[in-house]
Amino acid sequence: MAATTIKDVAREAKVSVASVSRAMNGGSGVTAETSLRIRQAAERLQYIPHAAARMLITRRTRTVGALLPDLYGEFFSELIRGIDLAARAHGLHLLVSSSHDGVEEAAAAVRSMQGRVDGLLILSERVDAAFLRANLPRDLPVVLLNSPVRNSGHAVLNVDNRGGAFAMVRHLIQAGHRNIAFISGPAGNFDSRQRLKGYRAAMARYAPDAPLTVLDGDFIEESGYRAGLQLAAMTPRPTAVFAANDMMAVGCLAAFKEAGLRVPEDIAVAGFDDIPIARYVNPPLTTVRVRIVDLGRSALEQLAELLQRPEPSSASAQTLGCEIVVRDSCGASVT
Amino acid sequence: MAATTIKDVAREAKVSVASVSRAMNGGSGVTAETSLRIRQAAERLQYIPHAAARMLITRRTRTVGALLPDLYGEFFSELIRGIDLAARAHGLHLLVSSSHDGVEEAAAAVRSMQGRVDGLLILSERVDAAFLRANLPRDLPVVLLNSPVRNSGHAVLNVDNRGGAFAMVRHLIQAGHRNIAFISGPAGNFDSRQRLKGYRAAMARYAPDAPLTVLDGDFIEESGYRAGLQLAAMTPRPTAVFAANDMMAVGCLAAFKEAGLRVPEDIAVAGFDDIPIARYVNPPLTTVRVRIVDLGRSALEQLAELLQRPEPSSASAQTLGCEIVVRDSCGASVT
DNA sequence: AGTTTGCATGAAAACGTTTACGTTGGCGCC
DNA sequence: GGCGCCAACGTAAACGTTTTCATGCAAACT
Repeated sequence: MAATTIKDVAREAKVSVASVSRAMNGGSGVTAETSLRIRQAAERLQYIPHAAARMLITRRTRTVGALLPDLYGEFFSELIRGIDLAARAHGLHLLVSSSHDGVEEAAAAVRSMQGRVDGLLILSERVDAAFLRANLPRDLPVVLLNSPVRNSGHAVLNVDNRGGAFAMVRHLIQAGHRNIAFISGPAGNFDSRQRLKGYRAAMARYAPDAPLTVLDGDFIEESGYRAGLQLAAMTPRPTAVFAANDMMAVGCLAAFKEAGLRVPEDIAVAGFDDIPIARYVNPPLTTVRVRIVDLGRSALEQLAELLQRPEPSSASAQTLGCEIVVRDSCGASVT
Repeated sequence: MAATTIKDVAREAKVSVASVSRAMNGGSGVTAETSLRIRQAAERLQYIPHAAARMLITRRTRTVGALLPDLYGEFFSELIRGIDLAARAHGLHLLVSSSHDGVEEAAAAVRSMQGRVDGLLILSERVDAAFLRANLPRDLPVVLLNSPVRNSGHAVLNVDNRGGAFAMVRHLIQAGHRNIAFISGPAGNFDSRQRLKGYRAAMARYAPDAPLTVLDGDFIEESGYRAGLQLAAMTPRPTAVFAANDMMAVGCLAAFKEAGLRVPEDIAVAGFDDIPIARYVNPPLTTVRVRIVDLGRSALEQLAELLQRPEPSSASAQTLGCEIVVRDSCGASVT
């Protein structure tokens, strides 16, 4: 049972394939009545245009690719949701490639997407300017998410990690804390570095004499848990800890619980991301909210824009704001 | 700058396009030396075969589609990870379509994927046998995840929800509980119903005289929270509560905390799914572990199998086992 | 040595669509 | 009434590949 093609429809409607094509797209160049007849014939035969044939001649796939790192938890799903939502609204398909460890694997991923997508959404620590130059055709629209890359000719969309972290630390200091520890994310990670910068900047600005304590983490709960155990054993113990993401903050809470520390009385805890579960942990987590769905959505919107306009040459760089969400874990009630 | 085509490579290597094609795929039918020469020429010109042209003639896209519901949190990301991992291993691309509310939207999604994919992975409550008949070509390989559909000619891969729930309730009963409440998922959800059945069956079997308490939930934390408040106010209060998923169990914990109930001393709590965060909530959550990554992986493996063999006509139905993970929230230490 | 076999290679058709171009016919204008 | 023009429609080329078939050539067999 061969699928019905445009020829079948043409025969059924007693017109040429050209007219069928015209009637199916836009419909200009055909009478309203023939157009109707054609569409009815198409309906009757359950005609679905062959995507590949269309791509071949049109040189457009109506598909965008998303290159994502090995992301865990809520962040990933929220991001995809945002992207997918916007993609659907634009009639675009979404080709996903996630969890590639090495830079070589990422390169293979973008190469294999070559020609299957009209544009690319890239969120990956490993991707830098050199990578882009080496692996991407100059004319492929690309939007970079949370990337340090600048002036590469590609659009960039960042979260205001630095600003969010800065605001959170300022909040903690204003709440009376001085000895504030920071649990960092992976060393190579851009978000992580920006959040660390925000922490440093706010400390320097509002509590210049206070000690800086930075513990290594990697965005996974486990590492937050380990950092928490370390913190619990310190003397003097910091009165507050700011984790570079919520996952680690949650791990940290577990460690404190185990160590017999009360939160926020003995030590305040703050996170970053406001993953949905943040308000259900015990105590509810003070954190910096990032509208992840919006991040995905705007990224795709921007890409869709690029697909339409032939690239305004000056690559835009947008930043998405964050807001502080105060809950019990940093002793809001005490303030 | 027109992309380099197979013709360019042919000219560069001084052979015909046919030989280039042969050299690039398999390489049978060409001398080792000419094959090498061709591949070098291709390398030199940075030749990447035009995917659409290949699809057109081959009638295969090397792409599979994943139709997913509006999934939240860890489950979604883990599932995608598993699917993506396996897809990469098989050299398949992954076209994702998630978060469609209505059945009509889902239908539109599968229709629009028509011809862009070789097979489909479907996880959606709204999809039943009628839907499949109406919207899918008879010969498109499909694997259904967690679907009640049977004998539709499609492969089905389910989680042993009933068995997992049964085992958990048995465990609670063996730990001395009798009055065990259950927080259900969405009424129409297949997993939810199966888990409820497991609860009922275990209660009937091991504690036939105990009261059955079923509270309505919808898999979201919020609903677990509400159910928790209800439970806290009951007299007599159940001594254990089994939530149909971890999210709701977490919401429940928050409610108990707020109501001043101690877990597990005053009331034991168990969940389902073992989302990564389950072990970091307070107290760590006893739950039923579902290897979600494996679920995604096996689903894709099965689909890939279908793509190879021309469908053995008898649609297989597999079930993926669960295991109980005992943590503090159900008073394991007491036992 | 002649015939057959087999293998490397090339020529060309085919996949299903869009679109540039040509053809037709009707209509208005002089 | 003839001319030109425009809209509707058809014809055919083009997109880049794979694959069938034909061709040539060398080795192997009789």
